[in-house]
Amino acid sequence: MSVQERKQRERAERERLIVATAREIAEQDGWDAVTTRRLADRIEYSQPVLYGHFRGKREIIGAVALQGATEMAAAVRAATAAADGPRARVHALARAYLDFADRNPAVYDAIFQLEGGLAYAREDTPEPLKDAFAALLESLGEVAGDGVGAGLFTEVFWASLHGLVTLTRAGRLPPEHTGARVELLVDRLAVL
Amino acid sequence: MSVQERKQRERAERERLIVATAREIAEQDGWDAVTTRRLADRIEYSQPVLYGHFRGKREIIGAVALQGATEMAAAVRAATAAADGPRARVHALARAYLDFADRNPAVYDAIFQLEGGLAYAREDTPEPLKDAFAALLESLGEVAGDGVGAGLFTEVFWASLHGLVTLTRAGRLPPEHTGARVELLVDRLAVL
DNA sequence: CTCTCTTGTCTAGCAGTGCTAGACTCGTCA
DNA sequence: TGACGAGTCTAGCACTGCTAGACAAGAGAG
Repeated sequence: MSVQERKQRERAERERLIVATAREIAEQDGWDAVTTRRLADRIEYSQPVLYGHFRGKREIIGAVALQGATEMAAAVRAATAAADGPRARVHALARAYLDFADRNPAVYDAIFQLEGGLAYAREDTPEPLKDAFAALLESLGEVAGDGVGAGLFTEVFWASLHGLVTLTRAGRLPPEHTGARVELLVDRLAVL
Repeated sequence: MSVQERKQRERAERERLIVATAREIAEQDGWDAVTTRRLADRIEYSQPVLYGHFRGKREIIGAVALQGATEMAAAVRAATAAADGPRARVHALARAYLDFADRNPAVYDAIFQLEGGLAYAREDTPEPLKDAFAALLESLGEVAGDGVGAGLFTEVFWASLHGLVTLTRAGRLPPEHTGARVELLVDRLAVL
């Protein structure tokens, strides 16, 4: 029994190592640099070991996405909890969101852009993803305004933030006026 | 003289063929399916011929992006020209934008997501890209509201639309309520 | 304590990728 | 008609994700 338990522990530990290493490489040199060979090299195992834990590269991206979603939810909640009043909360949320994207570009991509084999916006959506959306909804729901559903409003606000993030990082928008853009977004979208 | 001219004509014709074929494959099976081998096969030339026209795959994506930007600007202008009043124009613009993205997903990606080796938001930005932004600005500038620059407002509105497009297409947002989301966006952002 | 058998890991390889060096062919011009 | 140069191709490099099959090490049975 104990032998099996030890093996399970080691296996789980190695899985964490794979995910952490993939994230590390991606954050350092981009997801294109996360090749199965390089990843295997770094964890000091051969390639096939990766496939004993994940079906393929996609699932590894998915695992990073789940981990990231949890962190993002926590970051957003921490920021909004420290703010007084709806307006300050929405501001704090927006800044926390952009900040997270800025500090963890690869993780952000894993969550919102890349194909990680995860189900989104459905019943069988993994809990971390649901919770990340919930974290946004908690603060945004209270400024949706009359006759507008909290869910719908959250989706729109979120999409706007996401647009700013992606266009800026893809070089389509100059990063200079991000602050002013967020300001405008909050002022116009949120009903206070 | 005439011989050289003919060669130049043939060369330009082939370049058009490359771009059109790349776009075709991308629109049919996604950009990942646009491999230099497949592309070369389709145009009935060998791979190296592609490199006589473009530095690499990136530049081909860039060429498709430029072509697409021109079309998009035209689509937006056609839609807004047919609308009466600022509010109707903004609505028409938003719908035209989403419609273009929906009908030409691969081209949309080439313009706004993929690395095509193009300069954005700078002096040396290719004319088609500048003009696409200008097409947005023409209609959006008039609803920016007091004290808000037309450029800034256009950027924010555009980013919001872009967020909706990308999140929806990446499966992060269910496509059902797109109409309501756009409605909300226009109502809140535009000052009428 | 030895033997078997499962479990886990590795080596080596497949089919595909973007891109390029060097051979070769063909049309153009003297 | 012959030489030259432009244009094109074949073949190959180093890389990708992924996997079959060989192999070794460790657990459990006798």
